[in-house]
Amino acid sequence: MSGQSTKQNETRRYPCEKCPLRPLKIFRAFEPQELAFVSKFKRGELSVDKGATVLLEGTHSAHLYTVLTGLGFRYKLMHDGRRQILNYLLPGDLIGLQGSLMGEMQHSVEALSPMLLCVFERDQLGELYRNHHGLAYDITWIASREEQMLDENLLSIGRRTAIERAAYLIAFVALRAESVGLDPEGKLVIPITQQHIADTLGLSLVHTNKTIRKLMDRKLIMWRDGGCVVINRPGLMALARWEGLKEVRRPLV
Amino acid sequence: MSGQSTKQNETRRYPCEKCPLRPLKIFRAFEPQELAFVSKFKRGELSVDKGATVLLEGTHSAHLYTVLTGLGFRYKLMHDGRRQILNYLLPGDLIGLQGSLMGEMQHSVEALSPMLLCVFERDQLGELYRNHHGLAYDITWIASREEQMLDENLLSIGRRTAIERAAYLIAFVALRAESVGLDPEGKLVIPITQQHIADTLGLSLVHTNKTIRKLMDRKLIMWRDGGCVVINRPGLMALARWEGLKEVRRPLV
DNA sequence: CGACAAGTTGACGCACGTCAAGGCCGGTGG
DNA sequence: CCACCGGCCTTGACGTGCGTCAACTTGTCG
Repeated sequence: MSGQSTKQNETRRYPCEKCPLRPLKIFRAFEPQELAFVSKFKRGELSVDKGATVLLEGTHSAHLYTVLTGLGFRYKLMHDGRRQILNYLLPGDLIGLQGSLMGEMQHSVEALSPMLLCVFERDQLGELYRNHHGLAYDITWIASREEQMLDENLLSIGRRTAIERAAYLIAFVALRAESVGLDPEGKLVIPITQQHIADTLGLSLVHTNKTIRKLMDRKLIMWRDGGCVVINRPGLMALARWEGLKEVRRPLV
Repeated sequence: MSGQSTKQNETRRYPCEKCPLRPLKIFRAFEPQELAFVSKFKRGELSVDKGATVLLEGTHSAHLYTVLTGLGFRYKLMHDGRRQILNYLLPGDLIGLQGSLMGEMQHSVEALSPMLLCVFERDQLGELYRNHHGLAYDITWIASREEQMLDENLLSIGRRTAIERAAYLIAFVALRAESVGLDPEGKLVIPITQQHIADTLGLSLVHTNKTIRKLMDRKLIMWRDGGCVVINRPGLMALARWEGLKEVRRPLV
């Protein structure tokens, strides 16, 4: 499934006790016995290269993952090759829950940058629900948050103009990145091509390019090092008529 | 929140023991103690008129609901009035989980037909997670299924042409209706206006009308009694290049 | 009978798609 | 060292799918 471009690390760079994400104030703290269980639940770490396929539509996966570092995206393909990017994956996000619950994956996942993933065993989800209702609640919470983001994306593709969509998308990813501590100095390069943006917005590549150019002309963003740099996020949000995410403290598994 | 157009029924038309949905083979059976808990969890029934607002974006609701009968939809509005319909609600669907978990509703819900809803208290969700892990798992499962449907809808709006989108949408709703035993004789009238379809597909009303007309000319659907009747569902699915839902036995709460 | 909601249709314009060509840059190999 | 290549971005010309405007029809309800 992951092919030759992924590799399993035997050693753990980050044992759960030293999780680099949990200290962030946006994540809720763990009870000691939750930490103990998650630490047992975790089977290792998976490191994938930029461009690698993490999960493939139509397959079954024995694992689910939490993003530790790096960015990725979920997408679906039609038989004739049309691609729709559904959402982006950032540190703290859960990957593959749908597949774990319902069997076959209904979407694929690809890495936008090198990623480091926590690996969990889907077979142990049952025990999690049996013995750790707090974590079970958290997982539902995370699923619900994903649903909320999809609602926003649907509104955007359905009802915004091209330039509004582009502004929304970039602000959306940038805001999420900030909230998990990426971009501490406002210099984050979102490692994304214009083809990704086009496939997210439901636009053609050419029209996306001309739209992005308008955003650059307005000095809202820059394109650099093969990625996107946000210059004026409030400006993007105003252009998109987007209020931003209701970012409350959230769970992390 | 529901205004003058909804009313609470004191009597229960359907005690959980006589739930009209559970016998359907598509829903999994309950353990006796689960039935007992859900029966206690249920606070009553809410009957809403066609066109009534069940939940409103921006508000907090003390309840969540399961649809017993009737159809509805979830939607979001932009400040300037643009509306995007996110998904449709059919018998067996859960309403308001997002709001229950995360506080404020991020979307609204409206009835397309008279609906009868089971009312649950959000405060009791905690107890459900603490003492009934099977039901907790079910709720996550249901949330995950909603996510999967949103993925499909996103693909559709982003990457299908107008006529493909319309065909997909109608086949999608019809298929879901069949799976919960509506339309036993293939004569179901989906109680929807062309404005609803337009707001789901991200198209204008006029263009939606012309697109629907093409579907009628091809004898795939009919328009009757202020709603849509499917004549040839496989034909719709072929036109949309849509494979259909993976309909496995699923939970019902 | 008027009023209103919903569907229908034609004319016209624009936002976006498609086609085609070219530029920039880093990587690879002679 | 340069030659070549492939990935990505850019730009112009042109066509079309869909939006907008406006008018009319039909059915329903009081």
